[in-house]
Amino acid sequence: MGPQAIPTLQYPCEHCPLRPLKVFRNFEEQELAFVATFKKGELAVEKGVTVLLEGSHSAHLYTVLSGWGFRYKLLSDGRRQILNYVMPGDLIGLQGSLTGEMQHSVEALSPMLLCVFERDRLMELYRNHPGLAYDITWIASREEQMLDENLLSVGRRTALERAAYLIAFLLERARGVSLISAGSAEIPITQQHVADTLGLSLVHTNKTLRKLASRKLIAWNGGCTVLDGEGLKRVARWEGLSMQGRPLV
Amino acid sequence: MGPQAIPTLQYPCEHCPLRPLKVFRNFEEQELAFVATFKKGELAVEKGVTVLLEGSHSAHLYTVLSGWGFRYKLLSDGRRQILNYVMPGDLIGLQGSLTGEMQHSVEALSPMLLCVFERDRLMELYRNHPGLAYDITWIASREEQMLDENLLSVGRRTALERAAYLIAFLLERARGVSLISAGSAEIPITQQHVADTLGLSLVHTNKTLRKLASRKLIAWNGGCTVLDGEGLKRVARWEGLSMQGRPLV
DNA sequence: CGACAAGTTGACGCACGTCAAGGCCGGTGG
DNA sequence: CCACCGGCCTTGACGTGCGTCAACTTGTCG
Repeated sequence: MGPQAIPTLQYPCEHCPLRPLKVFRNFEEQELAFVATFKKGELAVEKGVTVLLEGSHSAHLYTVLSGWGFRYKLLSDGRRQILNYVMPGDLIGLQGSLTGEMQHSVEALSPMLLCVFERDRLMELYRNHPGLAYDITWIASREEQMLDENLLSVGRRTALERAAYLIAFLLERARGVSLISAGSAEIPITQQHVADTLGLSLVHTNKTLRKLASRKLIAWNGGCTVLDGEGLKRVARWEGLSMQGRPLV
Repeated sequence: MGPQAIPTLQYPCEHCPLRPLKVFRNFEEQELAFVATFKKGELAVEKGVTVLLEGSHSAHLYTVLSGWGFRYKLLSDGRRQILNYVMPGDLIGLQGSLTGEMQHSVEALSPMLLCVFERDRLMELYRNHPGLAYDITWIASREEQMLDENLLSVGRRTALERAAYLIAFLLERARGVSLISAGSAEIPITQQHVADTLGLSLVHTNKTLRKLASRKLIAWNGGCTVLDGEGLKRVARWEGLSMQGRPLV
């Protein structure tokens, strides 16, 4: 706690709060050791902060340690599309790994804590730790699967199905990483976020969410509270989401 | 050409027809040698054939050598969403590399020639050829970028913008891999494909495409002929697509 | 010749967008 | 203390983009 040049990490990899979670696979000793050296620091951001900006160059990669965020793109006239949400264990900034130029932005939905890695050393990781390299590919293709599913939703589901699907999806993911306890099931988003995720207008989103609320599936009180996750899945024509044994970098 | 048990490959990696194209990066000798052993065979399929089926398990990975195809998902009631198109140089079947269970289907739009790889040996590639491993990750994140862009389109662009964007996008990609010569610019899709890509009905898609045709941007004659690529980009509010120096596996 | 796949067009209806107004709440400053 | 404000949610009225239904065309393959 002295006036050191190098700040101490609050969460060294050896005591990573995420790793014990059972959704993540076990690490080998030496992999853990390498990741510890790969980690450059921690970044804490407030709700509303833009972590990555479309069009900018980022020298870093991040792993989410805690909190919620979302990835999005903008059209020049301001229309916004939210692409996906980021939660603990997710890797951000991987895209454009060659050019380093971001094709999307990332914003914090709640206070977030991020592990910071140097993009330059990624090749070193690939050279010396094929297991970790494989994990990174795995994480990227998991992200792709989620995008596929979102695209199916936005393209082919009705407004009610889409909304139910989104909320059930966020609940499922959040449960896996203990962002949500069994008791309370609060998702920290506004209706504007839902609208921009589903490709709907704000007004219509509101009316759709009220329908879900009137069926006692959710409640809205500055954020979304899930009352009946199974009911949501039924409305959404949920067809399963198989993702156990994720790796964590 | 005798009655051998092992069929000769028509396109051994050493004489890969794709590699000379300038969109692909150069290969090291030993990388090429490994890929040659990694390649298990070639698969030729006719137009309309389902190469991969959602829900099935596939022991193979494929690289497209020639032809067009598309990836899609279905809802239980038959609604279809096309996720993306596959062209020469694209890797298919990467998703679900752990479970091997496909989350989407792939169908040929034209006769296709595919390189077949064994999924089981993927770890070997990661262990011995970090450069190739890095390439695979790069390919996966490029796919993700395309999906982001498609999601933006379907969620936030109007029908006319979406259609123009899609066609300009396919043209751009096809040009890069010489699927389309400078002279003719024919894309082998039906209006049903366009509809299922854009999340529109067939009828409305038809009316939208006729608008593009009446502006002399495209012509439709059993497949789409692009007349004015720049005009399409203007209508689509095209914002660039930066993808040079792709790797090829 | 019929059968079928793909494209075209018009009539009509609904899901969703847009506009507009107002309510609730916490924060800030007089 | 109240006044004011901005973020967020809510609701109604109205318009439109897109879906649905249905009929017809054209080309291709037997």
